[in-house]
Amino acid sequence: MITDRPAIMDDLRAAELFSPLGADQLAAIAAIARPMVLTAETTLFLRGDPATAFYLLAEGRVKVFKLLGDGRSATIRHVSGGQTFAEAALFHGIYPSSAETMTPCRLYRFETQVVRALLLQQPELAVSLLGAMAELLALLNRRVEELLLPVPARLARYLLALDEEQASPATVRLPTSKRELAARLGTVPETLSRTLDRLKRGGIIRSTSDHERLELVDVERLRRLAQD
Amino acid sequence: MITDRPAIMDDLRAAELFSPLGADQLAAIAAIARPMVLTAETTLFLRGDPATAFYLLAEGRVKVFKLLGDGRSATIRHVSGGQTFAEAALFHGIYPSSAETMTPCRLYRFETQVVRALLLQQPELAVSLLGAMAELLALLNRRVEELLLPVPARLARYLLALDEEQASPATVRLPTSKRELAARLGTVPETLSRTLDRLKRGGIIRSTSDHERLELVDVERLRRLAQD
DNA sequence: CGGCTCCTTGAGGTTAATCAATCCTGGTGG
DNA sequence: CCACCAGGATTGATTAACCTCAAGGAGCCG
Repeated sequence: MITDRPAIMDDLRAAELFSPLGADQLAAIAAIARPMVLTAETTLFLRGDPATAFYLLAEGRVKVFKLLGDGRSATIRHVSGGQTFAEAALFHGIYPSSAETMTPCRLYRFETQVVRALLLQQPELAVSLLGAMAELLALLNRRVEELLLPVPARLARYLLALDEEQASPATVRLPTSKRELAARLGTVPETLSRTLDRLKRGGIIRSTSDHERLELVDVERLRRLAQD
Repeated sequence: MITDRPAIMDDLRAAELFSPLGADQLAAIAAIARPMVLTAETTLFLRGDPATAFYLLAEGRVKVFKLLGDGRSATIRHVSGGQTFAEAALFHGIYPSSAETMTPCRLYRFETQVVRALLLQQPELAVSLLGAMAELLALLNRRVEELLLPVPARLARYLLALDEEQASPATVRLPTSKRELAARLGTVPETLSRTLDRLKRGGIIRSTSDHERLELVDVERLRRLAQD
């Protein structure tokens, strides 16, 4: 539930993209940020829409995805708090993907016109943006590589990455529904279910007793699986 | 074997990241690029090292990886010619992964300090780079989307894209060997061969009499194929 | 000619999508 | 409190795609 409304400056400071900036620059950005609050399952933009803005997600979860011809959807990216998305809107006339909220969200909208002017005025901001885009680039590179691997390897990589970013030792909590995770891995729920089952039978992972999380029992074999 | 030494400008122009830039901007970048030639199995940097530079790989192959606790290594990314890596060094204090050459390599090193200074001095360059990265981002987005399609659709898209960028009307010249093309499409030569054959049998494409190029006979059906 | 590389062709096996049925599980109303 | 329902998750059977392995061509150069 989203009830409180933190100050814009706090949200900006908490954003990966803006945190290195000084107070005056933050203020300049705050001046052009347009706060929004959305309910879950709200479409932000569709692939092909004229790209008039990019977004900072302050709170909630957003899914960036492609709608395929047959109605399947392929998730490009899960955005969570403090991350920006659709930055490419700054230079493209058209959104290359669609985006919708998965949960109630609090976010900020940045009009491309206004931002461009600001970038030329404040080069430090442009440099920060470059860094953020480099990060995204690396992420997508990894994604492309992953899609060439068999499903078990993709799942293994996902679990290992999750384990690194979660503090718990060799124990992960899946942050999404199985359906969403399947889309994220470029597969279907049935295959994901079977693959998880195979990992469990193989003694590589195990459900915790409360069925809330997954224990990575044999990290070594999981790593080998992730290689191919 | 690395024998020749092409001009820096050619290497920069051939780089995915820099190719959209203008000549003067390329020159500014060339001025701060530090060329290097390395033998195979040379360590470029280790995870945790202070991030002092990022790199453009002109020729050869580089592996970006994480060293795991037990001495094993998990490859994050294989870098090949024309790609930059460790761009995140621009705004992170520390390398998040290690990197070493897999083959003899020719590459360019960019000191983060120097680059940052240059970008701050020339905001237009920073904005141009942002544009180039946005372009790359869109490209990778498309790549991810494509990999979820069946091989014939990927091939169809490739042919259509090629036709658009080549002047000839509904006739394309494959710019690479079949082997390379197969890799580019995320498949193997055998499947590519069979798929091309099927398109020919279906009357969708045809080899020119000199076997040098492909004629796109039925562009309409090719487009439908590309959808899924 | 032999040896080489690249491409093609063929047979067989594996992976993963599809279609359909069943099983949970949490929520709802009787 | 319980029967029932709806959605997600699982399981099973089938099918299609595509990779692998192996065996030919076809051009090319010594």
